[in-house]
Amino acid sequence: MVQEAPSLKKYVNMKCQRVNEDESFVPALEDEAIEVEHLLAEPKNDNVSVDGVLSLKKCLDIEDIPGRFECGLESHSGGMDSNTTREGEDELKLGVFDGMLHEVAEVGDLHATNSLSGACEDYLLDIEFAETVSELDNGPCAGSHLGNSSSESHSPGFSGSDNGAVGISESSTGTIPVPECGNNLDKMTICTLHGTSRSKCECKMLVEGKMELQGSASFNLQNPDGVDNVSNLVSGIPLVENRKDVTFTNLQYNKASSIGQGMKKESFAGRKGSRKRSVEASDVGMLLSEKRMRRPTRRYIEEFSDLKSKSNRGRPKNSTTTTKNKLLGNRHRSETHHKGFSAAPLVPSGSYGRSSDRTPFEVGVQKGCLKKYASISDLDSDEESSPAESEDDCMTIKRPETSGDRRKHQRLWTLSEVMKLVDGVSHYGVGRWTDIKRLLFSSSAYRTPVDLRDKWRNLLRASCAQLQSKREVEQKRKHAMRPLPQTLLHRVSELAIIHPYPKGSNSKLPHVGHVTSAMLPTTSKDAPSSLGRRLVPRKNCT
DNA sequence: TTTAGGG
DNA sequence: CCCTAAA
Repeated sequence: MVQEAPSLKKYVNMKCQRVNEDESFVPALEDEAIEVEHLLAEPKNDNVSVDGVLSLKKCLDIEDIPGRFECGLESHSGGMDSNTTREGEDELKLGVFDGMLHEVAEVGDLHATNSLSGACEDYLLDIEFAETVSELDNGPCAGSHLGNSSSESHSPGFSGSDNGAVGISESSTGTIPVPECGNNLDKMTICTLHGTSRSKCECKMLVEGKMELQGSASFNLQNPDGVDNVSNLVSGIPLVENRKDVTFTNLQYNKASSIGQGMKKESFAGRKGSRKRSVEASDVGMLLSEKRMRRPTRRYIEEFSDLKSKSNRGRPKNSTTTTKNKLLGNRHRSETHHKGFSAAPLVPSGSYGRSSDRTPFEVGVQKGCLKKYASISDLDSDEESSPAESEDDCMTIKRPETSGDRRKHQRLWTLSEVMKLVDGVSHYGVGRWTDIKRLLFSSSAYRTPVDLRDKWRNLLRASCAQLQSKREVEQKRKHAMRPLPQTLLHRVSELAIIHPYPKGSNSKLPHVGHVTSAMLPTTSKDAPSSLGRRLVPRKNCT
């Protein structure tokens, strides 16, 4: 494996390295190298650009898969049956690919048009992918069996693929990469290919690609064990566009209960019927955008996304988007939304538990459907992955229109967030919200400096209250309120003392005194380079 | 543009 | 959370 690396590196820098890390994949790369060579050595007319993209993709795919599947493994150490496995495989890949597709497709298009096939592209793609992957991880991973299956799938695919890959490469550029990596790649590649090709208006490519695909697919599939899948793949092949959608569907199904191929096929068929092939690029674009929303989203797009979602899947929603223009217009901090869920429902059930608490304010009222769902992920991922998690969106879904709530976008503060905030305050001092935001909350777009400040204010209040009437409040807190750990409150109080909140918050100092001294004796006001507590070392800057 | 304060 | 005013 290692030996392969250097050669690969010549052609593809970044990729190769990463790939190498995953040992299992390395062997497969050999093929890639060859392909790449081809590409580089003999640039083809239009194809060149496509090829480049594809090849890149290949690399990327490989990278992605491992990461993903790790995640999957974590979540599900448990076993899968052979059936599920196969399914999972597909799903997994599909899911991944889906995610990647949008990214890739877009990029691909660009590249294609530009007809660049240089290293630059690679890097770009890489980056994008990385992002994508990270996002994807949260989603699909949760779901599933996928993890295990993936591992299985890889080995077989690779072993067998060598010959095929090379041969194919010459015949049709687009398809080349497919065979090697296996099913996953297939799909990916295909989709990508189509995307690019479409954009370029190359009909030829499509056809060829499909052909190739089938071949490759069957090939790969054989290895693992599932002949069944082959049929699926093949059937699915013709309509790549639809595929993406289908994929999701399948995924969901799978998750719920590893429903077999039957479902898949059905879904395929259904989609097929409903959608026309002719739709082509535009259609794809739609799809892509739909999923793609995930990433760029964040705040400003909420409305758009909603609209889109509506149009795309006809999801009913009473919208009157116009109603609160003011509110909406002002600060949209929205994140992802329904889409995220639909696509890859992370935690379907109870995770919301925490959400109900706080600010009885408007919530209490039923007007409310007011859904502020707590971020699901925070429960589990909280402590550590907080940045990532938050970034990805712990989705806070709010029922839009529920008449007049003022706080349109309410996102519950997770414990980790609060802790981060506290840390931030301890490090940077109170009032430097932007800094804190930048450094600690860079990942979570929805928390603005103002939010941080507000939260801090609330924390201060909370701590204060707690101190004043400890036991009572404590109990109350336990039951009704969100479980704000005392330690945290204590910290807040310490900090409050250390750097009092601007205005007259001094009031609380007296009470807190003892606690503070115990907790945090030293640390000068502004300069506390390190409180030593758990600090979030992670990504400092965007 | 960021912070502070009030709603 | 939102909004506004001040720095």
